[in-house]
Amino acid sequence: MRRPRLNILRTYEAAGRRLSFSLAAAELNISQAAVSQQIRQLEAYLGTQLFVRHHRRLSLTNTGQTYLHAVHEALDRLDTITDQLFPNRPHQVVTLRCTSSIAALWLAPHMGVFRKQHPDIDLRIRTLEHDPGGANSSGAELEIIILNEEPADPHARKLLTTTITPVCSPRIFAERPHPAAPADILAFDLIDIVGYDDDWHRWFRRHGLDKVAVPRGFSVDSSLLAIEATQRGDGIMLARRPFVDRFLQSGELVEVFRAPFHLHATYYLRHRLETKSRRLSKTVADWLIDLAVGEAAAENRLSVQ
Amino acid sequence: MRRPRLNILRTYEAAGRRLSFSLAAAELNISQAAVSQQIRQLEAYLGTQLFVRHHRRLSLTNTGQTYLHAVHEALDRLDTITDQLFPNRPHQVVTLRCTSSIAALWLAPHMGVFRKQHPDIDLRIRTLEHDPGGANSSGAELEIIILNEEPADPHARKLLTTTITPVCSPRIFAERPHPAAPADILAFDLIDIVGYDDDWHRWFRRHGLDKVAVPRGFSVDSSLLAIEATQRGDGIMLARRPFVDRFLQSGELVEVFRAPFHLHATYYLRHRLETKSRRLSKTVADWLIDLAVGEAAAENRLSVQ
DNA sequence: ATATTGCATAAGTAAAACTTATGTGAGGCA
DNA sequence: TGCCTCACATAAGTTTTACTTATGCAATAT
Repeated sequence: MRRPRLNILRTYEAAGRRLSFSLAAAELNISQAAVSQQIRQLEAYLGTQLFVRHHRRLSLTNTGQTYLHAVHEALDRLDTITDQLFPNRPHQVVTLRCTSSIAALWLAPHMGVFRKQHPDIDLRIRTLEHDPGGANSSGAELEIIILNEEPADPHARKLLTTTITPVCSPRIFAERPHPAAPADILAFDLIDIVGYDDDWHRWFRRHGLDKVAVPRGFSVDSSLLAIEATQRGDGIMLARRPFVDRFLQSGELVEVFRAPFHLHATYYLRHRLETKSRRLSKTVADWLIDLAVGEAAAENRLSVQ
Repeated sequence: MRRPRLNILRTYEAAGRRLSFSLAAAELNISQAAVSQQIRQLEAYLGTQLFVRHHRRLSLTNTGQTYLHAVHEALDRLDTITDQLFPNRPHQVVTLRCTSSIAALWLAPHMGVFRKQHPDIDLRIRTLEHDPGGANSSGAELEIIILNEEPADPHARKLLTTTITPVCSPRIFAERPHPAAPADILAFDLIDIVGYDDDWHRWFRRHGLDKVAVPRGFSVDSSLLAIEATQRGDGIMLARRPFVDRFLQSGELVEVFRAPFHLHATYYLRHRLETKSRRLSKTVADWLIDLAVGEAAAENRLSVQ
């Protein structure tokens, strides 16, 4: 005897529990249309309406109610036992390649949340420095790349836009005057991050200074070291917001200029095409996008207030 | 949290219960390879061996044993409740087109068995007379066609070979001598079945009689009517074994000649290509083939003894 | 009246499931 | 011992299912 396809029951359970196809879809990480279709299939298979479609609201029919309860019970039992018997089954691995500054400054503070929301996904972060093409990206299915222009890859999704701005320790101005114009900061030590050398050139060009030679202070090979040095008062670095926001908020660092003396760089998230299954990495990608969007919104609210 | 794909658990349950991938595959109407792959997936997902592969035999690991029990329970409960709540859900329909003689003489006696084995499949038999091409075959996914040569359609599977042989009521020879040679039956009334007119011509040609005009007795438009008339002693008909075997066994009809005075016609079963899903119709097709093969084997055993 | 929200539907794409063909190793049998 | 067979494993290719994107539609809130 044929039985309902079991996977459909999982969708039914979620839809019935939430009384919303959209919410169920969100919970299951699939589209609303997929839920709609599966429910339709199940109803056709059983020959009975399970949901009553109202104006803008769902409810269960009596039969639907009864069946939902049974299905919920059975799946719950199944899941419970599976978890009990196989408590530490191998996690699904998703590898994300990004620069160490994103990893340390932006991602790291949120990883706890991610692990809580997706305990079954083992998100591995691998840093890639200065290799946007990904020639040596060893098997990562996701990649955050920095671009000034529109991405060539149509599948790349915009993650966030950073503002590149000179920052320094406030103590630096205790004995020296605050620069009034871009050219004035040439009087200070400029901290250069290897691999981002171009940022300084771009920043000066943006402000009409073409022939500046950088580094003028000293150079380090990671954003973290640069921040550390800057906090010590060793000079001015070009930092990226929102990555350094918490230092600005705590007052450990200050922006030397306010807008419009800014450059921007946009970070894109893209799937590496060779990857075979995208379902898992899509979960991660969606989460990252949500995170970025949420932060940008928070930022906006702050600046509006 | 991701869960095992539920459909795989159904395979696991069957494999565990039968302790054989091959038997489970047969039960589920899928291939052994499919079962093997699914079990492999499940074991990889859970990170644990569920089965011990012996020489030529399976057994469950302790974990497998425990899990099997739980899965069995849960699925059983689910199925029970589904059946209770939706006792008469719409059946899956498979339509088979064949001549009315096959339907009435060969298929009909077995339909009870089929219904018992596949209570969820609603097998609809639609007769097609003299339309092997299927020009007007309205949406049937399976078709039994009669061919003298190899089928053009490579997907056609040989179902059974019929022996075309003259039969009559034994009473007919009470007052008249039994024909000794093919030509002798021209002295009798020959019953012609519209649509199978050619059978007589072929039969006579096969025995060196080219110019015989048939019908020489009378003609009816279905095998059933012909058999009825023949039983009454109205004449000699060309019948097809094994379709008329039961009349021969009961003595109601007898063969006029024994081999080698026989013609053969082969029946093929084929899928109509337009059909979209073949899973269901394949179940029916396999059942029909099994039936035919089984009958042929039984026939052989009889004739050998 | 217009925008918005939530489900339905269609068409196209991605992934999973399945099949066929073939491999492999152990056990039975001559 | 060597050969054959049985039952599972594996690979590659195909079919079926699942899902997504895009769009529609009706009802409600603004």
